[in-house]
Amino acid sequence: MKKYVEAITDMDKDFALWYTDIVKKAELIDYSSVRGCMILKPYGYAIWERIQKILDQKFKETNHENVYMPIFIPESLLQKEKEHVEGFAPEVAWVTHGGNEKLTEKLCVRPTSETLFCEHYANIIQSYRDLPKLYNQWCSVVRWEKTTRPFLRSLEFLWQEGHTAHTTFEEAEQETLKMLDIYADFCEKILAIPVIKGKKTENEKFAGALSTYTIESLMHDGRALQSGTSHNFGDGFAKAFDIQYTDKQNKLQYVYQTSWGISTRLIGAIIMVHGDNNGLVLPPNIAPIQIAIIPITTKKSEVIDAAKMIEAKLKSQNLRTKLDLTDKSAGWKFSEYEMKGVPLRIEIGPRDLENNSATFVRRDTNEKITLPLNNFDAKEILDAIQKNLFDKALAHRNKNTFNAENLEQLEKILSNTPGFIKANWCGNLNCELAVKEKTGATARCISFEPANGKCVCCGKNAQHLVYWAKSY
RNA sequence: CGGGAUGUAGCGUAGUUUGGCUAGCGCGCCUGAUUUGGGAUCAGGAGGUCGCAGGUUCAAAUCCUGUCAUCCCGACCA
Repeated sequence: MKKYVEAITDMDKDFALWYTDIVKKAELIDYSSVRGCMILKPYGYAIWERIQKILDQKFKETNHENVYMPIFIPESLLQKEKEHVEGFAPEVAWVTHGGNEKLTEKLCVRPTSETLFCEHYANIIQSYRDLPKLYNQWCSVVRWEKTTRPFLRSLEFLWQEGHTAHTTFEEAEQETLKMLDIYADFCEKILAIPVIKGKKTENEKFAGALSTYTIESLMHDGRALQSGTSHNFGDGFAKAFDIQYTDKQNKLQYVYQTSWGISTRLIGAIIMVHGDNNGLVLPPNIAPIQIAIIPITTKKSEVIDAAKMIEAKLKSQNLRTKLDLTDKSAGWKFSEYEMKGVPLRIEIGPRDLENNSATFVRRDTNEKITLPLNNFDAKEILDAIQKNLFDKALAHRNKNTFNAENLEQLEKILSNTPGFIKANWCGNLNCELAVKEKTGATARCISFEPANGKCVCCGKNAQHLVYWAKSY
């Protein structure tokens, strides 16, 4: 087998370079002339559209409604909640001029829309009958990051942010955890990425939140990626923005709020969890093209006809199929669709036709099998690929999840075999910071499992079991 | 934001040290022919503000200053 003309970097030798190679060569993005802003190309955007479509349906099923808020936030509005503004101030972009005139109040380009939703909720919520409000928004946000990386951290990125208001703390907490479950389920079932569900430490939680829940996934190189978050705000924002309603007893009450979001960062996760040295590998459930049909020759009409018949059959089963009739050589097409991560390839040529069969090649295993034209089940193969990708990712995570009793162990494990480290923690900020200082790992999340020993740092009785890792 | 590297056609690059005639090459692209089971062959053709701005010079891709972007390391970080 010849090498791709511009071979991608070996992922085990230099994962960072492999990653930046692959996002360009699989035609997901281009760089724009603005630092840290990426151009999502059609193929990259198609993956985002799949994510949108599937999640949006989930949101609708759980009674959420889509809305759209302005892109600009007046400075005074952003500043209403103290912790929130302190958390975001270092990375907001400001609009200071409109046309040629200087604005009397500068406008922030939304880094997140809590403040806008709060202002709106204050206007539209009067009675307990108005609650709950279950809103979601698909949009882009801007964060002026110092270091950027495609999909993982860009100045502007596409995301989804849900914002809800409830009558009680319990109901808000329930919503927060429900959305976390929807995210976790989506990652595992659709993206084939196993996740750890947990709670952020006080130090790592969202600015202005009472508690932040997270799903964390492990990349091929052993670093963790925060893949989705869900926040319970309690009534903190309600008090800052004066969001009150009259309850059944005719008393004024503050609402309890949540917010939750996932972003195009998930595409980065897909690449870093499933990709290999031949390029991208997409789980069938998310792949814009699930099956590529490659006629070995485009000159023989019987081959084309057979390819078109296969295409018609697959399309009738609602499988996302692409028949490539361009006059590029067959070998070129093989590599092209491999680089783009298409899960299944069907080759059909004169030799197949003689046997009334076609050749099926799996992207995940590179396994080639020959099946009769009148009796094959592509759906079954796709399901097997989906399952295999999840199993592989889970096996990788399990293999790279370790326990540590003390700092020395933690440090040693991280330097030899980076991954998740399960270790107990006393709950003290100083211990959390000491671990970061000494090992470079941060507390990714507090596990829902109980603590069962001594703090990995100070040796006192532990309060929490924490997943630690170096992260993106 | 600090340290380092890079920027020449769609992609990858030579040339920069030591300034010199029309900026070379490979891939890709277009046309035609022959091809097609893992990146075809031959022939012809198109494509360049040398990242951008300013300076030095008879002359700048090359030297100087500034600036923008990308990559790596660090710091920072929903």
